[in-house]
Amino acid sequence: MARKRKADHDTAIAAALDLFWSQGYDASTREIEEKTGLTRFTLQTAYGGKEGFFLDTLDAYLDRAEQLHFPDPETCDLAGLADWFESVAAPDRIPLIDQRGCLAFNSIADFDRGNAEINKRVQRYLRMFEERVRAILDQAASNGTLTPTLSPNDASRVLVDLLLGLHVTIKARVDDDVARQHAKSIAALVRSWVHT
Amino acid sequence: MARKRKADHDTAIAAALDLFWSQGYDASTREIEEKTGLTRFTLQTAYGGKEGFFLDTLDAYLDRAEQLHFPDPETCDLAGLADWFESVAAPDRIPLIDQRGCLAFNSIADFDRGNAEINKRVQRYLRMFEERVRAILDQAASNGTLTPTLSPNDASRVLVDLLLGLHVTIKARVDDDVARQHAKSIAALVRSWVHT
DNA sequence: GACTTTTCTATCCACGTGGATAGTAATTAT
DNA sequence: ATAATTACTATCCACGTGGATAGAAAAGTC
Repeated sequence: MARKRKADHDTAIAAALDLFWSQGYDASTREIEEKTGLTRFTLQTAYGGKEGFFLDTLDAYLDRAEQLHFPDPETCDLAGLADWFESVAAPDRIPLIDQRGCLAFNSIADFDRGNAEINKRVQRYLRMFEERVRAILDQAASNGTLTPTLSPNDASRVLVDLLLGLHVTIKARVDDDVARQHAKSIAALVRSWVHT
Repeated sequence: MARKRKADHDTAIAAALDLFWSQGYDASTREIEEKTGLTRFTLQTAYGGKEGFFLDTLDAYLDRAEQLHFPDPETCDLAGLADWFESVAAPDRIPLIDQRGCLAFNSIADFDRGNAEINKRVQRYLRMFEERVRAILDQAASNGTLTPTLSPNDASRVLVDLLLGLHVTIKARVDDDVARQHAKSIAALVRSWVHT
């Protein structure tokens, strides 16, 4: 038919992920051009503008979080969940998270709730995480390894808020240690739920 | 000496509080003129521009939070703290919080950590809250009313993250009930710490 | 090689932004 | 009253933004 795009979709999205991740939605279209190799023209014609392109990027991020980052109920029990929270602020991961936070979380801040497309993705993020956590808690409850002082319902909501809160702490941090301490305390909380 | 300002400092700050609260730092200088009665000229000469004015407004917000909103260790025990968390999302308060969140929290999102003046105020907010919570927990620990499964250190960090996380949940909400449920679950957690 | 289709390059645009400035009006000290 | 001081009005400005558009260039089809 016609000429091929200089940069293909996948590498463009990968580069954009990097860019939006560090700068949020405020990254300018000029900078998107530089970093992704796309042109503002292509941005317009192929993705329907900056916002459409951002949505695609956010989708890619969520896919990745689902596959790689979130705790997996298949392999993860209550103690594993505690470790997972600690790993969020682990020395090898914190430099990255430290600077950029979580793209989905940042999007909650960048957009108000008037944007339906963003909303869908924010909800997907929250739902995904809560489901994972709840599955782990339900297993622990039926195992008898969950202390009976707190219902899986309450516990899973608390853990969602704790993940979000940890992200805020990371974003608000001045001292690098703070986030790690908070993650440790969250882990300690989860471990206190392990019924012996 | 000279002419008086049409709008005085206090009412201007009060109006600005309202504006920044609902729109964040993105509120335009034009809108600040409308809502506060100040002129862009006065904004410049008397406050050093938009940012200086915003900082003054944020200070006023923090003062208010400290005096009126935060839980008071003098009158508040562990059970009271649980109630306080629930009250954050209470029916009479949630419509407000729902729409506007917390100005200090929003500022964490609006600015990066490169801004020292904002940082100072964000830190003040976090420190104020953590100190209040820690005082309550320390009292409970020495009372013997705090369950020994979690240290006051860990518990206070967890509660800071929970407050922040609750704010995110409120901001990200689609359904109005969600925030209330989360607040209730947090309250349930705190109550589970009450040693009987 | 001619035609078609799509992307690329290079501008151009309207808009909103925070801020600057010059001239005018109001208020107070003398 | 007059002078001094401050705030107000009304523009003006430079800048960055996302987006639009016209023409050139490249890659297919025939």
